[in-house]
Amino acid sequence: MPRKSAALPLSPASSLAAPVSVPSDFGMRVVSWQRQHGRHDLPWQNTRDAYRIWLSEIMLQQTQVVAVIEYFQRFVTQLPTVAALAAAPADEVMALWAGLGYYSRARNLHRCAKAVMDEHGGVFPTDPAVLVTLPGIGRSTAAAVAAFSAGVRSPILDGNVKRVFARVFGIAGYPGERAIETRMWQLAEQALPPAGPHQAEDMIAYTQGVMDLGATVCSRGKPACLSDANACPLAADCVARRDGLTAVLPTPKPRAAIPERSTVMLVMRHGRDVLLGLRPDSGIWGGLWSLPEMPVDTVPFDIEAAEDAALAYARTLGKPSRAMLAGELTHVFTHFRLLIRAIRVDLDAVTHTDGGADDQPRRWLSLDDLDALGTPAPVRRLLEDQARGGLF
DNA sequence: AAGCCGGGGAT
DNA sequence: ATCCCAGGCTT
Repeated sequence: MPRKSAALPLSPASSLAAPVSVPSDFGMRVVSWQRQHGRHDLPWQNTRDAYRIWLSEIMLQQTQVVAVIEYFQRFVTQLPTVAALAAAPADEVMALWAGLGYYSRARNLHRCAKAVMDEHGGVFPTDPAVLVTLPGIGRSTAAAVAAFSAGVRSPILDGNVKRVFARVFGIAGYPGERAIETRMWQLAEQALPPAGPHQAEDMIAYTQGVMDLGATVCSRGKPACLSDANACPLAADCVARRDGLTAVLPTPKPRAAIPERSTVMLVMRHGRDVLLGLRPDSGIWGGLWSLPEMPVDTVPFDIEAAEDAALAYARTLGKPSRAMLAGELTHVFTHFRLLIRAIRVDLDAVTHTDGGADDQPRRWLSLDDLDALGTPAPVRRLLEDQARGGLF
């Protein structure tokens, strides 16, 4: 499916302007779902050992569960406590991490273990505001460690949660963008299960559940709700499901700016005829008939120089009378943007009709017969412009 | 706000 | 090939 931001029914502005509300039972629905259908046997679950929980959270940053499991087992076997980790040489820590990627995580892990020993008596804090001051622990990881180790009521916001929220609440816009992320943190606060006597166990189930939901049901490619609405406890309230937007939400990361190239195309006119050249099969517009092109080496573009070069080229064909800039347009490819400038040259007489320098076939085509040959879309527009007699 | 880090799975 | 993954840190 092509991504066309222009076709996206929701603009970021519209979704921001119309804030959604979180159903009051959102959190408990996730809790119930997690207890029935969530994951319960991951190596870092079923423990309140903050060390193991923290280690798993760091390993799981930008890293999928399946990739982490082996590393986690090996790591806790070798270094079973935060004290052991703090006392270990850096080389041993890095060796245990080697292959997981994002190695600053391992360096921060080691620093964090030492800080827990030196500044917190070897005991992990349970307050997210304190946890977040430790190396390698950001807002989401702090909340996850606090929730899993102590049942603290504080929201996480990772890639899974962002995907679930973007769809359920119909939030358009790249979640990495600050305004979108800020909005999602607000929603994450409101989505928590209620405070109360069961808060701790509910927070453990909720935190695990909202991630499991994103990982197993509200997946990126084919969300389970498309084939079975009962698969998701939030399906009844899901904006993306209701409006058929699961394929376009969350909004993908914007593609990097693509480079711009420019070219000068020559519109050699002899009466109603225009000169076209067949493009090589390989490369852009392979096998299509296009206008002859000139390289442009002057920056900024020098119109007079280009017109002079166009006249010189025209003299290889016959007797030119005048040259003029006849159009400017931009054509967008997947990987670059092409600025096309067209220079028109009128020929009073044509003495040569073939013999291009590049050995490619050339021919004259009447502007009244444009359908006879396949031409690239921007060339077609230029030629239609010529047929109409317009300059631009 | 944008760039950087990284190996691996899914499509 | 491209996007994304239990994000956080630096500039």
